[in-house]
Amino acid sequence: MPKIVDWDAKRDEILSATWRVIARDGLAKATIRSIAREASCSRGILAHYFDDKADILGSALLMSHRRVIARMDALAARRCGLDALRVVMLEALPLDEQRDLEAQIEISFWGRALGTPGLRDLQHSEFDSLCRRLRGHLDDAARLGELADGLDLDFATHQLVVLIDGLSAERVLSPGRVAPDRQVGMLDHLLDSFCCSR
Amino acid sequence: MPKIVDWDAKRDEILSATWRVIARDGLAKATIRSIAREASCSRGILAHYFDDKADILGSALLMSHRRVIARMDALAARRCGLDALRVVMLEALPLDEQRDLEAQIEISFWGRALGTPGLRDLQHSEFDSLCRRLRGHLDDAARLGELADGLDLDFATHQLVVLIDGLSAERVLSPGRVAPDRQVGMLDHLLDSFCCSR
Amino acid sequence: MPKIVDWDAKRDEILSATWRVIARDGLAKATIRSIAREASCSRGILAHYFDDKADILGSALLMSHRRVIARMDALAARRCGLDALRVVMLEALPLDEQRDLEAQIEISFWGRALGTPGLRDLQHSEFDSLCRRLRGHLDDAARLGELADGLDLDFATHQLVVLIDGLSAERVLSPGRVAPDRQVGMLDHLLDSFCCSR
Amino acid sequence: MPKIVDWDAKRDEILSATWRVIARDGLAKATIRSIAREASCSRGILAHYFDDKADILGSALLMSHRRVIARMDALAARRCGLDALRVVMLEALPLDEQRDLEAQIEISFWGRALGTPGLRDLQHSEFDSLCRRLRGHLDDAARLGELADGLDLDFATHQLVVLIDGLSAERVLSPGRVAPDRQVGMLDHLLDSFCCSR
DNA sequence: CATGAATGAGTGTTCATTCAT
DNA sequence: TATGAATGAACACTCATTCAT
Repeated sequence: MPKIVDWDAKRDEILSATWRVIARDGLAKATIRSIAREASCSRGILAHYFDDKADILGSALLMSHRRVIARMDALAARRCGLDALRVVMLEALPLDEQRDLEAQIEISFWGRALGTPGLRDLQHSEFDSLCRRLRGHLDDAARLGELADGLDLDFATHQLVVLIDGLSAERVLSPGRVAPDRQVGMLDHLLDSFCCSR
Repeated sequence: MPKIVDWDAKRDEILSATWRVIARDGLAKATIRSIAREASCSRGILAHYFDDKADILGSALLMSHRRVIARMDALAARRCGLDALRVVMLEALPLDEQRDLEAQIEISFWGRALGTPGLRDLQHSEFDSLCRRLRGHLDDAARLGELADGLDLDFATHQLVVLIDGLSAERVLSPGRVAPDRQVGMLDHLLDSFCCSR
Repeated sequence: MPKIVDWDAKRDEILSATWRVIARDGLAKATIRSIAREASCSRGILAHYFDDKADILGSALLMSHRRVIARMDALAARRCGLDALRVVMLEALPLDEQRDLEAQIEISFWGRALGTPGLRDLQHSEFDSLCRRLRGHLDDAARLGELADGLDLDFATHQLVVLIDGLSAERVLSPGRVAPDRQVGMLDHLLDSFCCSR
Repeated sequence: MPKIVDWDAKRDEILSATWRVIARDGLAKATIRSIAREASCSRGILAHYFDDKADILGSALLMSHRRVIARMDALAARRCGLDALRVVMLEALPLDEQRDLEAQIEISFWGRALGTPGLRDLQHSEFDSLCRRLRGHLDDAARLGELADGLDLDFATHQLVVLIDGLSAERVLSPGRVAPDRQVGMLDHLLDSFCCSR
């Protein structure tokens, strides 16, 4: 048991090093060597904790997602309806350094996924999971009567997802152009358009 | 007299081959070798027409942009205001196979740009250029009185860009989820929100 | 425990292989591949022990110098004055197969150094070191009263160096023309000219 | 006939460009491309005037030698004995920029010759020719009674050659250390040692 | 005569992976 | 469990050469 803890801790340590390398040098420079150097361990040790390089990179992406999801769960726990949806969306947007980093990693993997079936599948299922969560909150809001009559929930979910991806991409590629309050402004603008009063 | 070769045609041929490789296998697999194989020429010939690999990839990206811009110019020539804006936006969205390909290439380069300053600069300037074009059409529409009073044109421009990037990303990563009419629906929804009546 | 390897021994082994290639085929043919083949190891292993090719070649040159210097130190230890100078000079001349090899390597690097600043600096410092050593022995001889009054020690040092370089070059380029006893004859002729009686 | 003149002129022009490249960047960087660029002509043209790269480099070396020999012939024409020998030797030493350049080229080829039999043979014959010339002047001087009785002419010739090679090497590798008057001083010191009075 | 397109071998280097210790 | 030596393939790039025009 204690062994397991150490094992997971070591894995997380390696994956964090992987993050730092990707964010600093790009995914193309994230080699086994550079990751081992960043994690201050030998190259061989990586083979103990991971099957191969694809496993490391995929696990790094999953770890990033799990962290986001954990934060979403924590924040949405005591909220419901649009309120919950809003905090979840705020957690999905690159509003601080930590989430900038996550967005960088995410977008780095987008291009890689195009030529890597395994990675592509992984991204699909992760993406579905996010969509279902957002849709769930929208359903909840509809039940609470917070949404305008006749609002197309599929369409609205799609709008949320497109907002996340679009803002993440722009924030990563042109950080200066997408200040946090602009992101929040866009989110609130969209959420307002969902509400009854409009 | 030396053999006369249509330099630009040969360059375009190689760049098209580069596109096909990127779209099929991903940017990471777009090596000099695979590009030469796809273009059915020797590896050395690529050095005749391009400085190095970065030149090939950067030129491929620029060629993609130039084609999009040319189509936009042709379509917007006889239109003005929101009408022009709409056809330009339609040209920027991945609505058919050709534009799916362009979106794939674009997004493949996003991740690469993070670790490649030269590519990043190139993308910045291209991105600025698109923003200015969209803003120009919005200004035009405002002059024509097509827009709602008090509409924040900066914000609106930003919404358009985020829509393009978000839809492109989602289309590339999950083609089945983003049918063309859904894209057009989102675009028109946004353009409607710009208009006076709303 | 990892496989324990005598790092220095392996390096020396590779450098010796480098020597053999340079002496047999010339510096231009001393490629990573030919060196690896001569050392009976893979190309990749060279990257373990050396930074790059320049590091290999530079280290090979330094190793050659260090061996000569070690022999000089050993021989000059119990001698002084002209006696020490003579054994040191004899060690610097290509009088046997081993020193022929050293001279070949040295002269191969001369041409290369002209277009390689790093190599040039290395040669300069090595050259200075030899000059200082020769001058030190001359000073010693002067203190012992072995030298002619009014002998210009700078000039004499220079004569010694020119003799070494000239004989080395000729020996390498036309081995048959410069038999060992001819070299010793020239050295003794020069040393005689330093002595009081003349 | 006039064609021939142009042909030789073009060859000389290319060879001069070759010199400049070797002197500036080193023999290793003297590629067909860089030579063509320096001579401001296409790469193909080099194949018209020369068989291949080895022919260009070999011809460049020969041209250098021919120029030196032409100068020696001109200067020695009206002189004899030690006087002629001295001007010939002065022409062989790197006493000005032009001859520095010649020495650089010469020494660049030394290393290359070790692994290139054809070049080696060429250097041998050129070297023999220089030795015979020097020996001829010594014979002449002996006939004139300018030399010390019992002077070993073989040995003396050798001393002259070693002086040229040693000074050339040192001048090229450490230009600052070998000022022209030091070279002349060494030459005169050696010639003095040949004379009767000593 | 001269051009430059085209080729393919060869370069140094980086990399993921395997394996004996 | 952990190390790092070792491998060989793949990489971008340079080069000398050939040949049709």
